[in-house]
Amino acid sequence: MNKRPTLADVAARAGLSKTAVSLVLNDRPGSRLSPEAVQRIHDAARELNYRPNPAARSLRIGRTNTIGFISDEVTVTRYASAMIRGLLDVADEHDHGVLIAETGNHPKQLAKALESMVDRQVDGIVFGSLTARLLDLPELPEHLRAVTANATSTTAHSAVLPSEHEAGHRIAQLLLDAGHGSGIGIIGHAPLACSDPRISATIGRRFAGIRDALAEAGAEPLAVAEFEIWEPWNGYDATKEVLDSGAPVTGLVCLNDRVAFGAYQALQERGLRVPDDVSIASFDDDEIAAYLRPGLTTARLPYEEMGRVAMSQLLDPDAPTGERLVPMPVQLRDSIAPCPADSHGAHGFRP
Amino acid sequence: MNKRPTLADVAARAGLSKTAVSLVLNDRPGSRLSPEAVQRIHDAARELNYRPNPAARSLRIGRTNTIGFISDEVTVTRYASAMIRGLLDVADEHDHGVLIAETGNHPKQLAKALESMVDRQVDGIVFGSLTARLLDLPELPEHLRAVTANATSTTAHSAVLPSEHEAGHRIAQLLLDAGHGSGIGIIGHAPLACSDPRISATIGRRFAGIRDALAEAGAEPLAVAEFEIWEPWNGYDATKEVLDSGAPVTGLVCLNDRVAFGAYQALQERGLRVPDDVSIASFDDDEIAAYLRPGLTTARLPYEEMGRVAMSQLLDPDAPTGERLVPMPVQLRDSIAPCPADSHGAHGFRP
DNA sequence: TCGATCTGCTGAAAGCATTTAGCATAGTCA
DNA sequence: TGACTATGCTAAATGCTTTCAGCAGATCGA
Repeated sequence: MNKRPTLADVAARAGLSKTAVSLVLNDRPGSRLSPEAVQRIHDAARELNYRPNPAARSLRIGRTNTIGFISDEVTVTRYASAMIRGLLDVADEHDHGVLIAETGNHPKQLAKALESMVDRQVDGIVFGSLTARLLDLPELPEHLRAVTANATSTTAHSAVLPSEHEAGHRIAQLLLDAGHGSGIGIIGHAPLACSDPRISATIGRRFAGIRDALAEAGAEPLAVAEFEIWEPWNGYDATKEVLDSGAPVTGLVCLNDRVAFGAYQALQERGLRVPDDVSIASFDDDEIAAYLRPGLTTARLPYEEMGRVAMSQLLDPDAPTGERLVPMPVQLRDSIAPCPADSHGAHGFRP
Repeated sequence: MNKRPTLADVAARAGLSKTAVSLVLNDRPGSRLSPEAVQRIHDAARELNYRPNPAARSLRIGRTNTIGFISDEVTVTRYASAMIRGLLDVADEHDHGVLIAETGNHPKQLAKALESMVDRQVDGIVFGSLTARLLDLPELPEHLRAVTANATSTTAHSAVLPSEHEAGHRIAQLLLDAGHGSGIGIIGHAPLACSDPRISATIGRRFAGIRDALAEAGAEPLAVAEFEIWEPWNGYDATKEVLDSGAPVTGLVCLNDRVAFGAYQALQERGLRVPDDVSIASFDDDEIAAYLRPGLTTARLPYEEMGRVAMSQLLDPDAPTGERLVPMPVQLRDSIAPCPADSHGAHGFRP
């Protein structure tokens, strides 16, 4: 019965033309309507609770006030979905909606998602990725603005990435400041990932940041455990190997929190305590970082902020474009302690 | 230059009317066009790569092939965002798009999100929740179909919930089967949450399932630690209290994985080993359940499946409506062992 | 042979907001 | 006074698809 009021209804109620109503409600600059007319129109619109039909508007003006978000997988860590929150926040501020699609890393799915977005005439697309890497995107239609979030690509206009070099530097500096300069181990260097941007566009920078901080302090890592897949069990194994090697480590830089979790387990089995015997710092600020005992000091991957920045680049006409680096804030917890005086070789590395 | 082809372009190329093209491409039953005409139209559409303009179509038929997803917070656990994947999967199968909005639990945000969805003329709405609870939803427009996922409400047409009673029963049964009948402790009973559906609509069922399994086996819990907020530190404290009380527990049912994580930490500090000294089972299948050593046996909250079911209820004309219970599959890992023969009071409860 | 029915197809309206072009009226300047 | 501009407002076209109503011509039944 009661269908939505249209522009014509408002016009009828205000006793003016549709043109007048449209001009007033969109407050077009050139229009010169009397203050009374403007008032009547606003009143009528409010009384009828008029809201423009977006389909009709899109049809006319060719824009939809909708942004598409296409990501590989949002479901793998909770922080990746924080990216959605960042996107939504900014989109909401600009009165835009967000349409989502997931590709599960299949190029065919990507093409399909993209086609669906183009069909639906979104005004722009954010391509998100769980891990910061080079995405192979198909050619985009001329007019469509695109930004990658936590990713780069050859075709998108702008890219938003975490500031990994800085984060690596700061995390290493924390251990150096605590006096661990001569006892630092690195758990999780990944040469393959460093060299292939399709695996990671930023891990190399993270590692370089760590190296640079050490080099500036005149230090060198005592041990570097290399492995490509950063899960707790790998961190566990690698940490055991480092301890078994006899290297007198007092501080570990773990390349992510899951690896650090494995390191905690390995240290515990060896009877070493965090941070009294060994300090640990890490990256990601995953869920578990706060759950560990003691809490893990880690540099956060700023998914939410990357989402915000990416969406701003699409919607904010004067947002800077190109590659944007978003800082990775360090979450200070309790996993770093000053290096014990007798750090060199004092505690047992054997079972 | 090259704008999208329209229906008129296809009609011109096929040498037929727009009406004919529309009828053929939507294969309307009543239309009786010659096979040649049908072929010519299909050819023309393919050659021009014609895709209908969704705005024009929505304007005409009043539907948008779009479903809205409004949730309180998708960003808190990774599994909650699995719900999005389930939704997207099914929506995709039905060629529908998904618009998302988040409310952060503010009623004002909820009203705004809902208004935005209604404005955009979505065909239906899924209201998702991180925790299974009663949502206070505003009155919905007559024609708008709505389903709650991992939630209930007084206004939505259908609700999808995890099958908590069954899960509680099965988890308890696992410990009973391993012979822990006389040594079971429950960590995390939450009377407040059980009684207030706005906090939880299902925790009561979970607990009832546990109780029922014990009762059927003629057992009673040796200890029940009550606390409302299920974080690792609370599980840690509660487990210590239970151990300190002297109750000879050999099996713990933790009410979620984070609590179980705290229990692991407490047991470890007391020198008790999982599962040799104490078996543990839990709920959620959170990220950490697989990371713990030994792996935690737990009943998964089926977020993805709930998303699938919820979207099916909206899009599938013959999906059953009303309250749908989705099974919670048990992830068997290594945290349960047969009860040691000397289970009663044999291991130390003191520091 | 005439009317009815079927076949194959089309014109035009409808759905709603935006925008161009332009119409009266009143005021301004020379 | 006459030409011109400014003011306040509107009719009609436009964007693209769907759909109602209906038109010729062929076929059929009586």
